[in-house]
Amino acid sequence: MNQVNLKRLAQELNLSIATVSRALQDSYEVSSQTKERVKALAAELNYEPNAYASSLRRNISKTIGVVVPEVNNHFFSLVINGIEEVAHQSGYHVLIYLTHDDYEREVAITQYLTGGRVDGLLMSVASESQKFAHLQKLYVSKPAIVFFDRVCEAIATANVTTNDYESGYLATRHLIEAGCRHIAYLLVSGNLSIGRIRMQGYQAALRDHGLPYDDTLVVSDDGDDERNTARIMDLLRRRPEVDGIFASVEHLAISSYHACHALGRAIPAEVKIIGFSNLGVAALLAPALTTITQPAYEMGKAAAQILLCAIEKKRAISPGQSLVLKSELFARRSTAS
Amino acid sequence: MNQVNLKRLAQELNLSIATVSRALQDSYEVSSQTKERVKALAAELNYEPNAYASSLRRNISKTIGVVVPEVNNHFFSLVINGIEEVAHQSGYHVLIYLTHDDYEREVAITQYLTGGRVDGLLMSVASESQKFAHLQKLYVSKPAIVFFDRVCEAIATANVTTNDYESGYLATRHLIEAGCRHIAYLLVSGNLSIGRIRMQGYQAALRDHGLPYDDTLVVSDDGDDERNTARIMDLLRRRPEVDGIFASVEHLAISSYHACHALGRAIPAEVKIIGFSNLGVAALLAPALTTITQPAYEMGKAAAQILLCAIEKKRAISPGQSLVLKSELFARRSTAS
DNA sequence: TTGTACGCGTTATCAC
DNA sequence: GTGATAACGCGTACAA
Repeated sequence: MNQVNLKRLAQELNLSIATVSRALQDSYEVSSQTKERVKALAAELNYEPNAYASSLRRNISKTIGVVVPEVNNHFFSLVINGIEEVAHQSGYHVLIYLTHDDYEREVAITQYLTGGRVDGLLMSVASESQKFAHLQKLYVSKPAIVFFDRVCEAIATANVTTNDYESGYLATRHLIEAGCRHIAYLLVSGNLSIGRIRMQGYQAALRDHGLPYDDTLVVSDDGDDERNTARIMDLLRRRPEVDGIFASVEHLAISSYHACHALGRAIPAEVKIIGFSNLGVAALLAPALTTITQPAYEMGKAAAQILLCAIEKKRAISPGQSLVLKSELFARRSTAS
Repeated sequence: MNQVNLKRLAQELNLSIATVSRALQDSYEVSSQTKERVKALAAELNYEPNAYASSLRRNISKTIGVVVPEVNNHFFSLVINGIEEVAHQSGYHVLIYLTHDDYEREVAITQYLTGGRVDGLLMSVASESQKFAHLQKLYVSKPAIVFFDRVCEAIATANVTTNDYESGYLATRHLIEAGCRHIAYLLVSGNLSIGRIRMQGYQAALRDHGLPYDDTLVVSDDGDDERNTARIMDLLRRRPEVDGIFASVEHLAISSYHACHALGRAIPAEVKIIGFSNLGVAALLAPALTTITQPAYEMGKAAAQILLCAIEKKRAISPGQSLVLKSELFARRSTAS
């Protein structure tokens, strides 16, 4: 391995470590002549500073952590893309942690992130997490956190979200205007803020249009696609009057398709479906899926910008910096009248 | 912030730093009594070791790097899932870097990865990369590298790939058996090994079935979905006899759908389409897409296992550890006769 | 302009 | 069992 470090460079050049270090940082107090010499040798030997020594010394790691439930998910992978874009521009590295919506796993992750491994954190909380003690602990030791999409309301930091209430309302109204009268709501798992808020929009739209809210038409995610499909089939069999489905998260919309196909219910003739989704091929589905699409990439960029700005300026992040971006409704065949 | 570190713990307990350190590592040469005391206080103060100090001292970071072209891609996100699963089990952290198939970016990334930030690296090379000097430099300073899918043949390490030649052959034969006689091949960008190998399978299948290979039926990726669709439309207009399309990568299959829709060519009646793809909703497309599906999750797990095993045992990785997994062909409506 | 010396927080090697 | 102490590689006050 024979690591090339400052000492090695200094020896070969007959200079002190300090001078070499300064030269490589373009310090103004080094003659341009020695700077050249140093840089030449550094390039020749392919010198790269040891990130750990540097981080330890400066108490800065130029690394941010991203904690998300899944990466194999259109929404989150787009967010990560946005985050990486901004991070890369600013010279930051990105550590990824997946919770798989598991509370224990989230606790473990937040625990070792208190070790100063990252300068800041972007996070979408696991849907199972109802207890926030671990997040509060983390927040105390490392206040540079920005939540996105699945926020933790108990912590006074910036959140980047979308207009979920409004989207829930519009999606439901869209179904009603397409003629639906018995609309099922597919709830994302746990006590998740986004699930609740979208559902409030759903309830408000029903009320405003004189339709009753019926909690037996609400199916909640159980974490497994097969079982979700079975639950939806169950609902459709038990309640044949259901003529509309509002999936508050992408995979539930997909499960709804499978359920309808399995039962031979025609979409959109018998059942109309709308879902939150960042699926790129939504328009190519049979039938094309009507979606509420969140600006995932932009959310990632925005959240990363807030975080990096705070880190660089060493300023605390305040709830006042929160951002609410707009989702967009793309009407397609799955809700055609 | 008031970081809690070993010194702080030692002071409060009237112990030496060394003892505290040993106690926290469950060293056998510490009385169980003091161990208890130390651990209790550590828990109370929410002590977490500083990862950078530890890494610096031990020359081990418990971190692996993953370099991929994109994360917003079903194949790579599944691979990352597999990697993260294995890494997490072994207590490793995962740094993600995206090249966006850009050579410059890959060079920059490999450059700072020589800085000892990671203990090992999993990599799928950027499609634009025709020069391997940067990878060889990296390999010299850090031999723990495993390539997956998009390998760099110039480097003598383990590769985890799929049976691309065979898959290319089978996909083409599948189209021929479905009645196709003029089969276009959509090539993934650059001089990528996988593109070439899959294409060799394509050519062999044509030959074995008495069909001529015609390089004007080969369209190569140009990095932008819109332009790819335009190129495919162009081909279909110029060569109306084309009755089959073999997309060597997912997004080209999607572009083929768009192209056919735009031109009003019926799939599969007029044009049959098969593509490499990990799209979860392939079966829900209009029409359902016939796919060659790589075991992406397993590839990620396998590659990570090879890497971590080598790291833990401090053994070099040899080409002999390479793995070739099998892809699977799922015949669906898009290639029905 | 350059060199000396210390400390970042840990771990490991000595002593006692 | 426990305590000093010396590294790991780097950055920076302070000297020269």
